[in-house]
Amino acid sequence: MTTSIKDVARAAGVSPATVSRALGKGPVSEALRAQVLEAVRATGYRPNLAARRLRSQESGTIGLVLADIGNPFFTGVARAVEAAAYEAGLRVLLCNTDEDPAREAAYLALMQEERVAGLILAPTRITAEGLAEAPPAMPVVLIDRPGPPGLFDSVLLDNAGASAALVDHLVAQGYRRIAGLFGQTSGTGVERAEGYRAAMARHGLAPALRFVLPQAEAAETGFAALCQEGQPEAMIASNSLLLMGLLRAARGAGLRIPTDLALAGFDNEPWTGLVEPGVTVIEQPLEAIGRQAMALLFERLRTPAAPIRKVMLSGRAVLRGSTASVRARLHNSTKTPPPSSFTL
Amino acid sequence: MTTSIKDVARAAGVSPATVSRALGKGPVSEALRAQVLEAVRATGYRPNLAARRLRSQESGTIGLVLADIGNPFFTGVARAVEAAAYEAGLRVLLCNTDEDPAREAAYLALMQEERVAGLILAPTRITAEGLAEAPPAMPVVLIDRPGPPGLFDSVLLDNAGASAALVDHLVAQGYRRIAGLFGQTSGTGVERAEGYRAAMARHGLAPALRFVLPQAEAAETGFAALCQEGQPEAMIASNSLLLMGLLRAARGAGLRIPTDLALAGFDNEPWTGLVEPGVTVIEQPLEAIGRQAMALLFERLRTPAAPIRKVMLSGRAVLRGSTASVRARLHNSTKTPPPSSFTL
DNA sequence: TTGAAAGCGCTAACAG
DNA sequence: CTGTTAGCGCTTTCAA
Repeated sequence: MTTSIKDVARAAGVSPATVSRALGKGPVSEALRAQVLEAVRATGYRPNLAARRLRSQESGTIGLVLADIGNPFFTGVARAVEAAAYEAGLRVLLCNTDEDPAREAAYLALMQEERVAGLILAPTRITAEGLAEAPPAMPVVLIDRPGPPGLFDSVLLDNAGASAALVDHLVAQGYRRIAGLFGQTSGTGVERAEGYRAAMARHGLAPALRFVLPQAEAAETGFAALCQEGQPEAMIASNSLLLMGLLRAARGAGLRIPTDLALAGFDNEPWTGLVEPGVTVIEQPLEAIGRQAMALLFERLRTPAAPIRKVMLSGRAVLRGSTASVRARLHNSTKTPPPSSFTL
Repeated sequence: MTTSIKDVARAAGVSPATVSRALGKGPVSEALRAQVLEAVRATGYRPNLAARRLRSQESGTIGLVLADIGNPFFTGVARAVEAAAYEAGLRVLLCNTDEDPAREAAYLALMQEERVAGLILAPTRITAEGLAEAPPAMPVVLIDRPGPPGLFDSVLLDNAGASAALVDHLVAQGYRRIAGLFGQTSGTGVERAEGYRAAMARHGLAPALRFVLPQAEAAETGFAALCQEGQPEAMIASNSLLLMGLLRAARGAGLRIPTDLALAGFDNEPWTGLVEPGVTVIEQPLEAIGRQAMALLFERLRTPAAPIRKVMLSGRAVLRGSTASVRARLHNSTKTPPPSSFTL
């Protein structure tokens, strides 16, 4: 049997209510507070959160439902969310769906049962669609991935713009046959594909793209498929897992980067700068995404009827050797260009 | 106001107790169960977990307290733990301490307040020491990092053996001046350092080692320090963040791997195979560590008085170009040797 | 098999 | 400022 507030009250010679007040913010005389604190120490008392939540009808918790805890993008965002929540005196319930809509549904149900105050969610496409018909009971902020338009607050990257920036950069470097590989489980993959399509069209170039599962293995299959449809000079991947898969596949095929194939993608993970000749990527502002999501959630909790807000953040292009210019390729320069970056 | 079990009972024309039984495993007639399920659907009822836990005195939850959610080692273990917990019908409360003993203490307190059934913990050295005097109220399984001997179930890598294997391999490849960089916040760093020391002594070689914070930046400082004390031919890092820092620093210093400096470390992360010429590492069995930890926890919950168990798992050495033999270096071979591996 | 009643541990409302 | 009382939503006796 664990010690309860009654035990502490008895030990301190006060009522349970006084113990509660001494531990919380109620008005208590300094003398009694000291007695209570001493009794807490003596008994080793730890309040029972289940009881507290049941009585106060507040969970003091927000939910964070992510698609892939192995993806540094999401762990980075999770860090920021947790820091912001901590500063606000809230706990974070973190769940990992592994891109599985069934698990996603189970976790959304769990969040209701936990009575979390609000939810930050990176939904798969399937869940995102269902969100319109069966919205969760609590405020929701979508991150990274779009949902049904106008229904939920959201924090998104300017995905179309970012894809277009990559295409523009590749074209400026002299590439023409640019293929794209995009994740099929997320709305983000779709948006990035659209940006790619639009940019290719703007340059009068023919798009060549494929949607695959967002895994390195799937990327290797996609690589083969893209190669068959007309010898691309460059490839774009819509996330870092796919990017890694493309790099591996290119290596496996004996292609040299960027001499035989240029490469660009999303997320400035450490390895993209470590691998020779460095991989050009769009860096996403992880910290800002997490903070902004929390800010939107707080404001929604404060004023539930406020209009829906969609915040679009810009990425930063980090240019590296994997997209060195065609001229540099022709001169057979093996030197890595100095990395540079610009904000979209 | 959210709908409660009473609302469902009223809608179904039964008592709250019957609703509870219909949703749980109590004996209910099929007719009533159907009525209840229909009423649940109609009302959109979601049980309140706080109330359920308070009444049943079971949280149905285990705690997982990790040192660094950005470290793929921990996310890998977390995946396995979560999968095993899910199969057992338990939830996982995941917390990230960022190697901060203060946060660690706060989370341990939280776990008590949540009344989790048990705890899986990767403690910092400071917390590990304190564990002996103030043990948590629930069963604890330590992972990755040792605690006070004989007090807690634990799942550890054979750290000393793994370090020794790296030293042996380097010596066999012809290296003599082998330096080591170890994380200072974890007992694991200490054990790996001891294994390194012992192996160096066995080979009659002088050790040169430093303890630093387990961060890539700290590794770059440590690199400089190690270089000053006598031009190492090879370096070992006790985790992947340090390993990455060493690689960066070596590159920054214009050193070529392994021609000017051989490199080896822990954790077979994707980038270690992607970076030229490939980095030799000890791969840890993430899945097995997580599963084994859950198994120990379950058995402890079943038989609390059973003797303490310490499970040591072996790593797998993945040999890559970063530790190519001295002979190969002298012949100036730039070919990457075919990667190979062996179990310790 | 079902319902009524009690109570898990806590805090909020109300007296004093 | 402090104590008494009630009740959050649920499950679990105990009767029927």
